[in-house]
Amino acid sequence: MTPLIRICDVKEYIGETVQVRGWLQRRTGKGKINFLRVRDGSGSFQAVAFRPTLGDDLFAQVKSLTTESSLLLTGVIKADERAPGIPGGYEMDVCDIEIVQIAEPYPITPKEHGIEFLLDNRHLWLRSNRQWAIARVRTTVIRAIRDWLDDRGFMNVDTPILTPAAGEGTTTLFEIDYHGVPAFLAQTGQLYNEANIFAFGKVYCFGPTFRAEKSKTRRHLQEFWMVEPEIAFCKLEELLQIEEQFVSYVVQTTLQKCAAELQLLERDTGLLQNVKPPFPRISYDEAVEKIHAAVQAGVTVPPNDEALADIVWGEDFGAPHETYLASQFDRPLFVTHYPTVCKAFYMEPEPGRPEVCRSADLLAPEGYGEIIGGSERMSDPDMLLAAIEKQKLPQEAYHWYIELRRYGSVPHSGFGLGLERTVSWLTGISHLREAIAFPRTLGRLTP
RNA sequence: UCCACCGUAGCUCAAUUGGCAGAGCAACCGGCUGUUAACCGGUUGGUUCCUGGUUCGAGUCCAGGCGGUGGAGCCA
Repeated sequence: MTPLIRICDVKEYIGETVQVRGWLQRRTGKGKINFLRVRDGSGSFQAVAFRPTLGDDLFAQVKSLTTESSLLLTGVIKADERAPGIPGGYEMDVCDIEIVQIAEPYPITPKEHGIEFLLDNRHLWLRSNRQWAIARVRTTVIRAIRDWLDDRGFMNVDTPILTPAAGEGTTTLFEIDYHGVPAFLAQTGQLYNEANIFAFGKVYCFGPTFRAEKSKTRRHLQEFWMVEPEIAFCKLEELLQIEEQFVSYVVQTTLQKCAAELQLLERDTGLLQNVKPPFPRISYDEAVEKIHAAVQAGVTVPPNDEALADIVWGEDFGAPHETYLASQFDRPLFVTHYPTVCKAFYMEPEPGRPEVCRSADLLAPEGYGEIIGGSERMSDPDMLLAAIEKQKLPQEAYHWYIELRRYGSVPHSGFGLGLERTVSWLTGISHLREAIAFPRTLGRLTP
């Protein structure tokens, strides 16, 4: 019986007759010989169809194959430096071929395509090498995230997607009809995580979150995935140590397991090699000073090389500010102690400085922006109630959340890491819509 | 919500001052034993986003609309 193999394992079968099932990516021919670039999901290789070997009938069938035709190939594996593929350098001398389907003319060609066309054809675009590599990095990142948390006693407790009230009260939510009652798609699982830590100590949720913001930038999706760890008995300083260990593990694991994918994506991994603890930490105050100095010096910021705008203390950073700050360091940068006014209501104020809170954002290098937002949470019930009243949030909706602080309240902290932003950074892609199989962007719900 | 740009063959684009609707690729037919986006010869392929206007004549100019892309704000 001829063994069925996956193309990623091809090097283990040199000299053997094997079978491969897959799709034809590209066919080139030269008289009596045809080169079939075939992929099977695990990788791609070149199958060589030679007329004297196959006979006239089979060879005629090979010549009828169109791009994306599905087929079963039987042949002998051999090493050949000229053979392209993932991994390259191996090819099959085809001795038999069974056509499953001749594909209709395939819309995506090796030529360039515009982004509108590619997004309209996302269901087909996913088959391309580049999208394959990005998706492989994504699944590796997800696995690394779960491994690191699971191995350190974090319990995975998922939080509801259908929720009755705003998580943070600021950003726009998708409203749905919950049997006649208004409900919202979750923009965070954090508040529920805070309930869960009192039962389980260290938890995380990992799922899709939804933001109905009218954001049309390369850093925004309407639906994106976020992992949110939350830790009891944890203050800000300890949180930052957890974050830098966590992010470093994810980055180094991806570098190790996805070397071929990153090479295919032409990612310069030099900067990623640096991503090891400790990460630099600066306060919001220091960040504002750096920005003032940069504005004085006339600094411009990629990608458009526009002059950096000045900032007034108390304002949140714009994307160019984050890009500038992160560019001053060789690894991800913590910016801590943001003004209370530009952060969510539940963050613990800094003792003696109530105008700033015990928050920390992690800014990725190379302009990829904020990949983590985290903070120490307010642990005093009365202080929390006052914060909710001050922001004029509906008190009743937060009744249970406040109550958590009445039964054995402890200092606790947590953060949320945006999956697509992390994958974008690691793969070096310019727009995070390619970091998810079916992106939901403003004005695009299909396919 | 605001600002900018774009819409011509299946795809990527061109079309001079407003004057015959074009090319490359894809598809189809033929040729070639080492192709890497092969190459060579041939064939096919159009609601120029929509509606209205100006004009002898509109892909081109004007008005309105629709769709898309990029960015700002906000955020991960």
